[in-house]
Amino acid sequence: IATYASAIRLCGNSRSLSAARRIRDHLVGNGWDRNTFLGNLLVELFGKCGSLDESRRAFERIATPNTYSWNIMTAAYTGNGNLHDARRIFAQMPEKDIVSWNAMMTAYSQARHFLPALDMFDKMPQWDVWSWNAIMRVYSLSGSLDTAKNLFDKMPQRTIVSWNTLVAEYAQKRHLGDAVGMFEKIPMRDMVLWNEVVMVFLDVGMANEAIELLEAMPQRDTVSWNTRTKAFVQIGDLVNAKRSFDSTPKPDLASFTTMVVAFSQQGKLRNAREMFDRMPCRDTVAWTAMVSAYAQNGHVNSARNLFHEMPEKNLVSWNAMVAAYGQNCDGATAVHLFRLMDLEGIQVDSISLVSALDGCSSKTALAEGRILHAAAVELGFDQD
RNA sequence: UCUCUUCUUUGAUA
Repeated sequence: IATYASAIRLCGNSRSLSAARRIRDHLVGNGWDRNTFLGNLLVELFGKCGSLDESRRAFERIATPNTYSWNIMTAAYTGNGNLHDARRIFAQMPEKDIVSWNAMMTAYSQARHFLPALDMFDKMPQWDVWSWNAIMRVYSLSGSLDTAKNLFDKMPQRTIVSWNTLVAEYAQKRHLGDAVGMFEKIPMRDMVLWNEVVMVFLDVGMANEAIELLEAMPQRDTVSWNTRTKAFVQIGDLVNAKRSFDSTPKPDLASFTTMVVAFSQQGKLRNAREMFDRMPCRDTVAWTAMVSAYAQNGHVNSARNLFHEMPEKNLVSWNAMVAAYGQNCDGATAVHLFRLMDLEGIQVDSISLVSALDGCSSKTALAEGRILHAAAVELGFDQD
C-alpha cells in the first residue's frame, strides 16, 4: 500500500494525468482501487487534475468510503468551482465532521454566497481555528472588514493563518496602514506573508520593487516564482517572464496558466497553445484561460471547439464563452448560451449578464434584450 | 523532513 501510495503522490507532484491513469488502471486490475486509503488518493489526484468524472468514478469504486473519502470528493468539486455537486455530496454524506463543514463553508465563501456561508457556520456542531479563520474571511470578503477585525480580536485561538488572512484583506482593500500595522505585530512571518507583501507591490504598480524584494528573499516557493513571472508580464517583459517560468524549480498549474495568459495578451496565440499542450495536466482554470485566449484573438470557432472539449465547465468557463460570442458581435448566440447556463444548473452572476449584454448593443433583437433584462431584475442587478 | 481531506498568498471570465 505504501508503495502504491507514494506512486500516486508522485503523480500528484508532477501533476501528470497520463501517469495517474496508468496507476489507476493498474489498481483497477488488481482490485486495490477498492481500498479506502488508495482510493482516497486517487479521488484527490483526479480532482486536482480537474478530471471530476474520473474522480467520482474512483470514489464510487471504494468499497467502504470513510469520512475522508467524502470530504475529498467534496473538495474535488469545490476546488473546480462546482458548488452544485459539492452541495449534493455534502447532503449525501452519512457522517459529517468539522472538516466537511469547514470545506462547505469555504466553498460558499469563495463563490461569494455569503449568507449560506454564515448559515453553515451557525449550523456547525463545533468550531476549530480553521472555522474561525474561514468565517473571518467571509466577513472581510463581504465588505465587513471591521467585523472581521473584531472577530480576530475575540477568536478563541489564532494561528499564523489568521494573521496572514487579515493582512491580505487589509492589503487588498487598500488599507495599507492597517496592513503594515498588522505586519509589524505578527509574531511569526512565513513565506505566505512575504508573498503577500510582494503582491502588494505588484498591486500598486511597483513591479520592479516586487521583483527586487523577491530576489532579496532568503527562500522562494512556487507561489513566489509565479508572482515573479507575473511581475514581468505586468511590465510587458515577456522575455524575462518566460525566463522566470523556465527557472521555476517546481512549476505548477498556475505557472503554466500564467504563461498561457501572458502569451495570449501579446497576441502570441501559438505560444499560448504550446504552453497549454505542454501542461502535464489541465484543470478548469487552464482550459478556461485557453478558451479565452482564442476568443480574445478573434478565433471564436477554436474557442468553441475547445469549450466543448473541456472535461469540466464551471461558471467562469461559461462566462468566458458567452463573452467570446459577445465580443465577436454574435449577441444571439451569447444570449442563447446565457440561457443554456440555467438549464445546465449553473447559477449566473453579474459577469454572465454583462458578457451577454456586450453582444446585444446593436445587433440583438429586442426579444433577447428583454430576456436579459428579466434576468437582471431577477438577480437584483437592474439598479446597476 | 512529504499519516489521505477543510482556513491565508500566485494562474481563468466582463
